[in-house]
Amino acid sequence: MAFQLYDTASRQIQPLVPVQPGRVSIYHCGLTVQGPPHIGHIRKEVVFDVLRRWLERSGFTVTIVANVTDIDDKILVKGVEQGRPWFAVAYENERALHAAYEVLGCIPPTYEPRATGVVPEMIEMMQTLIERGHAYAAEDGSGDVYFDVRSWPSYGELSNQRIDDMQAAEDAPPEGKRDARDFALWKGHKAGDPESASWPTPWGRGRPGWHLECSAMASKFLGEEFDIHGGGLDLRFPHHENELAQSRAAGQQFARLWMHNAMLNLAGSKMSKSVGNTLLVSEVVKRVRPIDLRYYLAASHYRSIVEFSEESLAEAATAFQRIEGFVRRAAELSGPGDLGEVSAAFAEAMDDDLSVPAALATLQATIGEGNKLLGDGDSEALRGVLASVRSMLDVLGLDPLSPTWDRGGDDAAYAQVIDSLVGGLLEQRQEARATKDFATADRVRDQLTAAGIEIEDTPQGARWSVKGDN
RNA sequence: GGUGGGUUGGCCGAGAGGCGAGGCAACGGACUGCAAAUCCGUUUACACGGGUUCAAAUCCCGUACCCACCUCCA
Repeated sequence: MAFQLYDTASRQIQPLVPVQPGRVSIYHCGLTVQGPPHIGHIRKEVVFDVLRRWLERSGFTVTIVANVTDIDDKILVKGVEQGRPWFAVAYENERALHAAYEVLGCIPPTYEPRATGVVPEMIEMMQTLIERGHAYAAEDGSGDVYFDVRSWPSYGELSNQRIDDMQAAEDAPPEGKRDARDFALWKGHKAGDPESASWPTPWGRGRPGWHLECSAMASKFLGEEFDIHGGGLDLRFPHHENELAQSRAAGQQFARLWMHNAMLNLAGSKMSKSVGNTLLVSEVVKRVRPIDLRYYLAASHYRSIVEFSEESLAEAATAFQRIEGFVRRAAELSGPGDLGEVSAAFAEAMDDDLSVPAALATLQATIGEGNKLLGDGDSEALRGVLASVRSMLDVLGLDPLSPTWDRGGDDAAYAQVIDSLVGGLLEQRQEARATKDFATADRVRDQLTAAGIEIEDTPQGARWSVKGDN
């Protein structure tokens, strides 16, 4: 089966037919950097990271562009609140986003342009839209530039809405709009806004509206037609609808497929800064291992809502640790080896709209086989199974042996010291067991357990691990 | 009011006309000095009411509830 994906625009599963054979171009909406990322934001990064890894594994050369929208109303407000330049706020949060990518093992995008870096391209695009009769400078002299939705008959095609059915935005001031649904391509400079947040245009000084930056970046970095446009489902309207309208109205083909990931809910509603029910990535990884968090985010289907709970997160960690336990024990017996081939069932599941849950079911079956070989001590056959398991995990960004998860610093040195100390105790325990002095043997084990170290007896002798860490 | 998605066993989570995905938990067995880990086995399902069909969790109609979007949002 060739790779196919649920396309939001046609509301159907569609085959991926790349513009250029062998290459896949993907644009997905990054963040408006008004705050540090929460785990809902990073769910989206994990989803697109898995997509990228799978396409690359399938032999495609993938170019992936994600924007950083580094100017908007809220960033300006925060700058004022915090008594520092708006760009300091944006930059700090951009760095927090990068830290979150890294801690969860997401490969950075190929290019990650900033909205403020494509202002000339946005101006050109507005000129094109005005020439073609799809945009206009506000008649009130505000310097705003609007897209004229009534001039574009297919407006609403992405979210399957008709303009006349749309609820008129309550908070939309009439301003200089011809229609209440017209959206701002560009916002004229207002008294009180910092000078640094404005750029010269043929219509006066001003700053980008939301939406236009993505159209400008997508065509600049991927061309006028590209393969997949993605983002969170909450961006489908108005953001993606507006991007599609302005790019098509400017004469571009734009995205072939639209891929939207479902939300991560907390306490019944979408995790969102405005609701205040957020869990920051930087906080969660203090109490949950990043690889366990990644498994939690990656394990459910990308189009299913994930209802966050501590219980389901803990359960995901347990499930992953079973997988990881196999990998570590197998690697101890037969060596880590190299990545192998994924199973045919795994490939079929991933090709079918990125069906990670089905892919994980086949992975579990492979691990079951591997555990039997481990019990038999068949290190030769085990090597092949381990290579396959690691390769499947690698597609999900979850190979426990990947250097991604090495926690640098002094860890390696400490591990040697601990191994030597624990090794001595295990020898004592083994001597006691040999003379059937089980009271002493158990006392040693209890002592280690109390220190957070788990002991497993295997045919190759005792192995130890830090609790919850395999 | 409009648009899209959902409701599956104690829990998480797939599937989309016939064959009980998978995981976690529980219980039984094997292994073990005892454990742990692992393996084998067992148990509990498709929101509700109609309909179509030889056959429905799956298709159709209706009802209830939930989520998202229509306003800043991954």
